[in-house]
Amino acid sequence: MTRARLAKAVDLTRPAVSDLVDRLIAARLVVEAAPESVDRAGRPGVPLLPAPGSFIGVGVDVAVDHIGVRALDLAGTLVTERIVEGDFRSSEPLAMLERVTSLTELVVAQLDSLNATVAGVCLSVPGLTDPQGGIVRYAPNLGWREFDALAVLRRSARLRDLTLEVGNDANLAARAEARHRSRATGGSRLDQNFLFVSGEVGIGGAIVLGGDLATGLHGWSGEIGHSVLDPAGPQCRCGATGCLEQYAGKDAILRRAHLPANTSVSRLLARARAGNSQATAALTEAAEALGLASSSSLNLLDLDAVVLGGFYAQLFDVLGPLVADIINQRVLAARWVPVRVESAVSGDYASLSGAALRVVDRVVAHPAPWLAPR
Amino acid sequence: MTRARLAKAVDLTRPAVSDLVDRLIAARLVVEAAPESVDRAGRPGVPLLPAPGSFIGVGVDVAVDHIGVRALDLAGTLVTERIVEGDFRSSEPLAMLERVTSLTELVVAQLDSLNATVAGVCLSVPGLTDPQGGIVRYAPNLGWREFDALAVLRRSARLRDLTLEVGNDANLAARAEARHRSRATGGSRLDQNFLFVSGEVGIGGAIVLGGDLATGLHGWSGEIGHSVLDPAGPQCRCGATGCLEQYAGKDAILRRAHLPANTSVSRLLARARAGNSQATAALTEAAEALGLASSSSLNLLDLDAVVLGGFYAQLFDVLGPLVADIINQRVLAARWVPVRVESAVSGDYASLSGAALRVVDRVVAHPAPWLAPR
DNA sequence: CGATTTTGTTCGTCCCCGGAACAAACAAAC
DNA sequence: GTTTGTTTGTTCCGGGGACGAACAAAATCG
Repeated sequence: MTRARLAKAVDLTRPAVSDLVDRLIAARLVVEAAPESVDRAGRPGVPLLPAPGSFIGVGVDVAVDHIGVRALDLAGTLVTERIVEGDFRSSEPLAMLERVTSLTELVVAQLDSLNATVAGVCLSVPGLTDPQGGIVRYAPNLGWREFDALAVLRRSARLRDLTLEVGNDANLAARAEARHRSRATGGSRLDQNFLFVSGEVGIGGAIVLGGDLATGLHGWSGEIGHSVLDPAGPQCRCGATGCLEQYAGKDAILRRAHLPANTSVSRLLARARAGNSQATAALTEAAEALGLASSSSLNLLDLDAVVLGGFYAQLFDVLGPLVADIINQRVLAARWVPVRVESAVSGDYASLSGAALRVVDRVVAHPAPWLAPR
Repeated sequence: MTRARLAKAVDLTRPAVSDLVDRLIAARLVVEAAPESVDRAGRPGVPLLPAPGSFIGVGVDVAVDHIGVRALDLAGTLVTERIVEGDFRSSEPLAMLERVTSLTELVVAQLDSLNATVAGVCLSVPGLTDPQGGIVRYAPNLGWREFDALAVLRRSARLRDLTLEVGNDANLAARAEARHRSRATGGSRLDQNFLFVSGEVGIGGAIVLGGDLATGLHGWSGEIGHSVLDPAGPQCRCGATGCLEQYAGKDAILRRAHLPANTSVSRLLARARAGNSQATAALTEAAEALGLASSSSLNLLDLDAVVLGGFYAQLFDVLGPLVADIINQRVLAARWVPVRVESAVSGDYASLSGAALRVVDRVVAHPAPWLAPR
């Protein structure tokens, strides 16, 4: 992207963007790259890039099977990360957060030594969070309730003065997914529109509209895992009955496949591929449940794509076509605009990347605090 | 609202708003009202009001049981209307639209004679529409498919040059509802957030977020009527099975109450109040279905209110509490922020008002075309 | 090498808003 | 009735940001 092309894209004059770009360069948010050779007449433009390694978003992930810290720069490239695998079901929130806090301190110290500016820290939690206050309302798989997570981070002198934030893991993963997709297709962030459904221990979800997350009124949107499929169905941890999670959650699938609760997804997939009837039945039922819940959701939201993330991405070859069939039969608008069902492309620990990107995106959206005061 | 209060509300200085208000007054969009007596020290401000009778939004409604035209000014007050009741199920689209076109011409002629500026015309249709092109994709209850509705309006020399638009009836009714609610509570339009569910022949829906309609990618959002409740349930007109509409649509309720299909809602209500077991059972089942579908929707959307419109408003005393119970049991976030279930307050022919308000709202949101060029 | 094309910058101008000061219109106090 | 304090709306000046025109720079094409 050059100044001239930027001017056309945002509908400003070249002098106007030149002025703005100069300020961004002065603030070290943007750098000029080496001129690219074009075989077109006219003076070649100077490519502009988000400055590598200058401003850093730090994502922190607290999940059932790992904790981790990841640092991404404005370009979204990895600077450092620390990930510790483990089993954190029903963990003690305080101990777990203290551990992740020290990991974060290490990363931030390293970034300081690299002369990078940490723009903020975002904590990803698998549950309902209160983004302003930093409180985790309810994280069923961790067994947390009404816990002030950011207060723990704020005990660290190194982290206290940074901008801290909490967010839902599925929402953050969807953010990473949206970025990866606009990169992959070369298209604009603005035409990313999809329902993100992520298979974890529970089922997370998020709504991406125009490249942005539709967070709802309190930031709790996307809880597709508790769509009702059958009010007479099995009891869910949420208190209700027959939720999608009870048909397509990891525990539910393994139970229906008559496999132990700690079986890996790849083993489940291998069983199904080998023709094990219980495994295939479990996956088929999960796909049907996913298809039904997604159909209702899409009728409500009017989106034209569903992205399956988490462990659904591993199972995509099996689940995807079944889900797509059901959706395109049941979604009213699919006759005019077919619904695409696709696998997530955002790699491992998507919510961790998403948390870091949350910070980066805020800098990009509101660079004013980082600019010279004029 | 005075200039000074406006300045505080939008965070500008008084001189800035004074300048803008002057332009709006010059364009006849705003008028100064008589000074109100206040028992507070200081110079009293000059109340500013949307100019009455100057700019008019014209709403046109094409429904199963009536056609109509309604003209509202910037303040939302009625200027004129023409409504014709009738049975238009499986109507001939061309004939029906020609009839409504001549009604519209009458209204527009009258507005011209009143020296009012018609800011545009919006046509409300019970179905999926293509707002840009003016095409009605699918209106099941009217029996329309792929019909270019605006083309018919454009045949009229009087209407041709106006800004014409088509919209979904439930979405437009939700717009009217949002306006009525912010008026009723005296609050800002911006804190209107609710899921609107309207009982008609089918079931319409819409999502209001921050006072604005969340239209989705193509303007087809809100189709809660085709949420799945039971994939093994009865066949729906939409092609799928077990949709909400088959449990809580008007036809479905009457069928389950063992009443003829043309029975009025008030008669159904009377039966239920009189203790007729079939009628109460039908309404109970409808309420449960509504509650389940709404629960899934709210889990997905993170809203804290459901507004029941259409004939559900008449049945609210019966349906409301049942729906509220189910929702507050099943919606995850309801433990922190209880979900309110309320009856619509926007009176008869809400979609007709909504269509007119759609035009008015566009003028308010983008007044530039109506201002003097400087 | 000159003509053409595209890019980025410089300069003058205009629009919009902020800040300060001022006049106007009220209530309350004396 | 007059004074004082308060709030409103206006006038005037200044500055930031964007536009338009012109110009310099760096490439390709003939």
